[in-house]
Amino acid sequence: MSLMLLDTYGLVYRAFFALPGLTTSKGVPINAAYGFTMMLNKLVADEKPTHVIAAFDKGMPADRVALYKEYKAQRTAMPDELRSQFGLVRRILDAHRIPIVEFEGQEADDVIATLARQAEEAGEQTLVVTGDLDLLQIVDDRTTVLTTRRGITELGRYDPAAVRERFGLDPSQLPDYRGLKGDPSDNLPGIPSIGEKTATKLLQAAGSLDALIADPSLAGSPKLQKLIETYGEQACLCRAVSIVRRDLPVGVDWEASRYVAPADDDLYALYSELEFKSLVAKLQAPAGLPLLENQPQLSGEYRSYVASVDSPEFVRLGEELRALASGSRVAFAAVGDTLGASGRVGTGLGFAAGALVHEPVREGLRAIFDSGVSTAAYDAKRVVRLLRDGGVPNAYFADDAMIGAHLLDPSRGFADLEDAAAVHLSAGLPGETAAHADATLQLVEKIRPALERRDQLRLYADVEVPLAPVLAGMEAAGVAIDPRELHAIGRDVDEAAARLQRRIYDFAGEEFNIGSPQQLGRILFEKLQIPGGKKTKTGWATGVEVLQVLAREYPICSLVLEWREVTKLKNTYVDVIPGLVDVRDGRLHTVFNQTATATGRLSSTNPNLQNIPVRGDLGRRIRRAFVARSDDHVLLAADYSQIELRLMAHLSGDEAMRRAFEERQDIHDFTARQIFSVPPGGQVDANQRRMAKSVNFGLFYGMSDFGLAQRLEIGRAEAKEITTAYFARFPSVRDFIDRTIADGRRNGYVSTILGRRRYMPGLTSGNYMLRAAAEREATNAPLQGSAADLMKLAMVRIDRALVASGLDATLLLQIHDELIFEVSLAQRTPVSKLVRDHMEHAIELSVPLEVTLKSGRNWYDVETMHAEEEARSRA
DNA sequence: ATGCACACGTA
DNA sequence: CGTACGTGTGCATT
Repeated sequence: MSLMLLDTYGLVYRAFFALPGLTTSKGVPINAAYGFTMMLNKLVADEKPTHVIAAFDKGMPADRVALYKEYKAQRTAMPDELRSQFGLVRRILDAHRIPIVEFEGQEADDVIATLARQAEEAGEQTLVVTGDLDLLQIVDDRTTVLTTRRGITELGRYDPAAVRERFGLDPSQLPDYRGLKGDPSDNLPGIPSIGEKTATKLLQAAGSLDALIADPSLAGSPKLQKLIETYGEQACLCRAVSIVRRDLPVGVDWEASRYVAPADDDLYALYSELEFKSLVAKLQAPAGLPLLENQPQLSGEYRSYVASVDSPEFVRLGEELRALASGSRVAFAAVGDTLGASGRVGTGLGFAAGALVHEPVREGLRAIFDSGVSTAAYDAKRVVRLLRDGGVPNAYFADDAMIGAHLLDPSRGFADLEDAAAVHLSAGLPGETAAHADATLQLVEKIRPALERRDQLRLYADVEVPLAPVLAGMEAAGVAIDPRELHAIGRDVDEAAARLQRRIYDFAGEEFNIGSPQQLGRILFEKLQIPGGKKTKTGWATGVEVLQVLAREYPICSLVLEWREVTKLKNTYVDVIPGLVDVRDGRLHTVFNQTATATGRLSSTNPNLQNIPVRGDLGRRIRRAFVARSDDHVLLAADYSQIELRLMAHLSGDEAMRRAFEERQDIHDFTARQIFSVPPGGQVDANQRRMAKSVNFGLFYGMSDFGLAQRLEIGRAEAKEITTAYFARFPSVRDFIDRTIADGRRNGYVSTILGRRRYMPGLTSGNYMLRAAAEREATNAPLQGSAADLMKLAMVRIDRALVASGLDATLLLQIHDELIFEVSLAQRTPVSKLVRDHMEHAIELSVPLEVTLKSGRNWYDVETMHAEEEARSRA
């Protein structure tokens, strides 16, 4: 026989935290029970045990508490939503006819260890499935332990060799190991300052805790020896608590634990009651009972083709793909480097993206897109890139389930399909990529009507989904990097860092880690006794605002600030970018994430090209390394000027602000005139303009008087005067902010010009801090989000127009309100005009939109040199 | 190894 | 006690 023993509590606990807070339609929490059922199904399918037993804890572990009364004393109480699910788990085990074994006053570990020993003595193989590592001590030739890892389906498998590899110790040494190092989760102290590393070293040297106590000199250093002499007894106690009992007087009727896969009828009622929809869908409905309505059926026929099969197979794959083109809708999904395609529920194909080297496969795929059939994907950008790389340039998608899911709730990330399936289909996913494509179709069927009900179909179908292939093109294009420039900056930066470091050590009178806020705080405010230190939760505050004030009087502070600037530059950009440049084309290919932000903006990673320095002279030099592809090309930057304020003027309808933009006035200057009552013909001084600018910015961040006062370093009363004057001059702006927050509270969400929503539950919170934060977010989201709407729409149109025009111009980057293109020098003017037109007229507002165009042979020149180009393109 | 706090770059 | 991000470090933890 092969026996499987489940540490039920640990597995359920794990499932609870791994899955989102799923409930039935009546609100009964089921996530842990559902996750446990998924684990159980996978375990019996993969491991095919002949016998299965579920062990439970029962009562307090009397023996351990007697040994050590603080045992698990630190544990926080189990959440009610979890506690309530153990009853469900028992019913599920019951339905599977898996016996439950528990023993009053013992933990499941001891029950499992005892049963494993009994099986072992009978010469049987045992597999233990548990949520923690304590049971690894019973691993031997006949007993293997599986432990949960990330998520609910990944497991680590430990046989004696795996234990030795992971810990450098035999399984039998593990209680000694835990006795030495302790375990905070069970409130076991172990020996202070002995952690994993030292515990391993000691046991490798001495063999056991007992040997170590008998002869502490085995420990090596005098310090360790002393620790063992002092705390040896405590370690022994911890070890005693850690050793599992293998001699409990439990007996099982082995025959009753024989596992027979339950009949569908036995599971149907329970799974239906618990609304395990994806699992119910796999069951044969008992006679006389209808299937639940509208249930997804991830249960069709799937075929996988792997890259190693011979070419007749690819011909067949190509034919099958071609057949999909005659359906009504085809979905694609990518998992790792495999692609799945599914025509309708029940027919799915999976194949390695490498299969695209075979012409029949490419032809089959092209036929799908040529046929005009409606196509869907989960993460269309990724699929488009895979297909284009594989010689299928005509890929397009009418639907992207990832984008749809994100639009329905932008506060969620939806990193992978599993996430979306869990939320929208209440279903887990089978392993095959083909089934993923199938799930994608079902997601689209759910998501489209939901978007339609919210009136977001245009935003989805005309902006977001068409944007995905544009982003795919931008990522694939990348931006050219001049490595020599990067090296030159690197040398300077290295030198500067070393020089600054030496001078800081001189001032400090010792060497320390400048990058550690803790150590830095101690040096500045304790050793050097610099006054004016402020405390944070964890120690001294060493942020810029603090150091900047002190820099005037204490040179070490300004040196630290310089050091930070320089090392940040070095670590984040100069040292990192060369490694990210693709050696095949010498270009840097960032990744744009379309479903990362709550407001509708894009984000960029690997590297983040949306935060390349521009303000500092040193930082801005990095931009010299971003160059146009050749001498006859330039980088062209097009940025919206004051887009958020223009949107504020439009959305609020404020007449004064609207007129200022209409008359093409400098908006900060104009604002200063209004709030400081500068007479016509009078001059606005630089300070007034600076203050007005802060007010304008603060406005769309939802800033308070207090915040403005702090920002401008003025009194609160004065700040209050300024905002009062501001809202007296721009009354509709006040109304707009108030209305936005009130609408948000009533509807539960705020929205943008194209109907993008952000859900704002915090607006009704009783907690002042939470509510105030939500109000600021609610104020900002329509402005930031509408700006994102405009830019995205412009990008889609520009991409189309450039293709249609045949101009030599490639969109490379988007930095929120700015686009960077690589254009041929000869066509700079027509491209500029095209770009400007589409950006300025993306959506007609009640105020004009203004776009500034600049160009240069590298990104630094674009930012520093000024554009005569502008006047030319306007003419 | 993974997660948190802090710091700091951008719009 | 202004919004939205991503990434680096140090440090304390699974």
